[in-house]
Amino acid sequence: MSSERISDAELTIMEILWERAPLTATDVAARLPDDRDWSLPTVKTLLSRLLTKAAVEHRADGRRFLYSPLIDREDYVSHESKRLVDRLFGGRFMPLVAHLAEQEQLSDADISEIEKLLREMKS
Amino acid sequence: MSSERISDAELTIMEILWERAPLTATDVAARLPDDRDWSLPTVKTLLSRLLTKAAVEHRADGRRFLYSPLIDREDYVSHESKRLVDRLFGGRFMPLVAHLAEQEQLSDADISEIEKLLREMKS
DNA sequence: AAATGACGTTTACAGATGTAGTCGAATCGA
DNA sequence: TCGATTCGACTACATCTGTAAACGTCATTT
Repeated sequence: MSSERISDAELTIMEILWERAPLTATDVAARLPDDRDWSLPTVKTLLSRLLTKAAVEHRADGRRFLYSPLIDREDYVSHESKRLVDRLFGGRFMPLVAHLAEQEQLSDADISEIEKLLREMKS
Repeated sequence: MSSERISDAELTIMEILWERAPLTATDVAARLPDDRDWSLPTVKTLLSRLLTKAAVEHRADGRRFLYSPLIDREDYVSHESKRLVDRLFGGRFMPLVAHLAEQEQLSDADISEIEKLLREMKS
């Protein structure tokens, strides 16, 4: 569940925790991508917002906290993908594929892979 | 271009203008979907924000303004799709398609349709 | 001509977001 | 043991977003 939206900045934090958890706030800050050079207070603010959104949990480890994701990356990705498809493609999967196809953003290899996937699904 | 993000509420307005333009603010308000029952002032605020974002333009028609989209729906959809793909799938489209295919309960007919589309593309 | 109504513009305001400073408590190093 | 460091919590503040009221100006109706 947890219908609270996760913002862009918060997602940066989630990605770090999805890759490795539990981590302290300082650890998270140390693992920020290069283009996200935030101060430690900023990271802490984001972590506490994620806490109130029930997207992460923390466990006391002596004086500091160890943070872990509470929501699954797969679930989040599904949710956001569905949101895009709902918003822009009337909730239908086909138009998205058609759109990508028209934009030629799918290589021949991609197409073959999708075909394989579909064949497997049909069984 | 126009790198300004269009918000959810603004997108509702854009969809109306993409379907039919030019329209007056009152016309736009009259065409709001049922789940978006906004007051006329709200619609006007959104329109003026879209103006400053250069997402729509207006042309004087005597007393009032006629609004038209300045950005293409196709471009917007591409941009947003790419944004999602960058954020969640490392910039690769295939994983998104694969993910959606897995989630979606595609009927055999759907699958056949997609397969046909893909076959056409591969040429 | 006065009242009424239709419009666009300006202002409002709460909540979310990006980004960070400050503060008090706990702890570690000397 | 005392100062320096480290934490989390609280506070800050500008911008964006959702939603709308207030205001001033034409225009239309009476």
